[in-house]
Amino acid sequence: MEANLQKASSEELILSAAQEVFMEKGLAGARMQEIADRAGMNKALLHYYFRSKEKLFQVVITKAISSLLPRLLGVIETDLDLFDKIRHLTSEFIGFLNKNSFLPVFIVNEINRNPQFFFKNVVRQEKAHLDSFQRQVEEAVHQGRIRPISPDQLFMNMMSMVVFPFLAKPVFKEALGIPEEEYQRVIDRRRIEVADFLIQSLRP
Amino acid sequence: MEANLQKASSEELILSAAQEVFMEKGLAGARMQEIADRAGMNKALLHYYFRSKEKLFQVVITKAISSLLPRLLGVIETDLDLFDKIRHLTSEFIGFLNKNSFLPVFIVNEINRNPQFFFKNVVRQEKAHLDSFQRQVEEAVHQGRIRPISPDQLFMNMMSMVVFPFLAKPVFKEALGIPEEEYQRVIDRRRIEVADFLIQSLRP
DNA sequence: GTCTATATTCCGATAGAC
DNA sequence: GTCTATCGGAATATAGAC
Repeated sequence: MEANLQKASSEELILSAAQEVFMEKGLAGARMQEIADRAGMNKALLHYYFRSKEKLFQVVITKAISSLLPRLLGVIETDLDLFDKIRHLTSEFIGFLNKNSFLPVFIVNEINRNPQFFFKNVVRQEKAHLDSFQRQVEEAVHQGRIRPISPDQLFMNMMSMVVFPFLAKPVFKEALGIPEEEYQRVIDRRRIEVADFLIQSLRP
Repeated sequence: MEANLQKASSEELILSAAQEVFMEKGLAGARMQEIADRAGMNKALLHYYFRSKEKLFQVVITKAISSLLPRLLGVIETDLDLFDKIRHLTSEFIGFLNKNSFLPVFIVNEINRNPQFFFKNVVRQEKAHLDSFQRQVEEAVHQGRIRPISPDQLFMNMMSMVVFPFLAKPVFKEALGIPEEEYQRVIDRRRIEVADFLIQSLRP
């Protein structure tokens, strides 16, 4: 309560500046000097708070991932009907990414550079939640409510349609020949359209 | 003919080593020393052939993109039926990426770091081909052969489902709890399943 | 905790012999 | 064309005053 009213501490300033720079430039491309500048303080302070660039990066990326994951799992573990769950998941997720549109590039990039890191710190215990989604799909198939489909493939399709437009934004914008604001609108329409597209495909 | 029998020239050795390293580490993360090592020669030679790291990178990325694009546009400009075109496109594309699975991460990454570069060198004149695909979709909607859908959204969905599983491979592997070879099989099944999924969704 | 100044490491690039 | 040796700059990291 009280803490929220204080202006941000140096540590917080560094972290948010670091997140910006790392997301734009990646680990190797980021400069401690630039982070310091954006945080409005001296380079040496970064080392005072976080020993090294590597350590700072680790903190930033861990925070980024844990801002993303719980949000999804929260929706997955509700006891909604399959179609409603799909609608909530896609809409929530796209809405969130729209406010953090650098996150996907950042995560994809670093996850591919250093795969083992993530699965030490994140994921792992979250797999159970995913399994429950898979079972829900299988059940719906069994009841004939949706056409036969592999839960894995459905999951991949859903995630792909949600995340990829953020990764490929510059390409799509150019390919479709539309400016920034228009692309924003196209993306925003996807909060509904992706779920529609999925559900249409699932008709028996 | 004859040239193919020669062993690779230094220039070719550098280029293929450079592609490897740039794809794994990105522009900023790559080291000229490592490229030289993998090419089995001295660092100074890289500068002899390609003045600078930047120049070398430019050659590599231009080659990479032009290995990808014509393949897609070739399929788009055939006069196949819409569904057949979708089947060909997805299958071709996934098959190609399966043999160049680092390419998507590389391109997404660098395209976001430096968007303007690409649209100077690539794309641009290719937009016409895409427009013809868009028109074909609109026509099919008009004829009632498929349900009403925005061509843009369909195009994004198709590309997303094709490319994203390569970008998110480490995550999907972990999330689905399957080993490398199994993931290969899942991807390979997608050469058919993605088209099926799309076409199912398009039913009127 | 925060700064200035400096040490240290790393890496792209060049010079010059062969 | 290819190598060894080295330069010069940039960036991370530390020392030490305040």
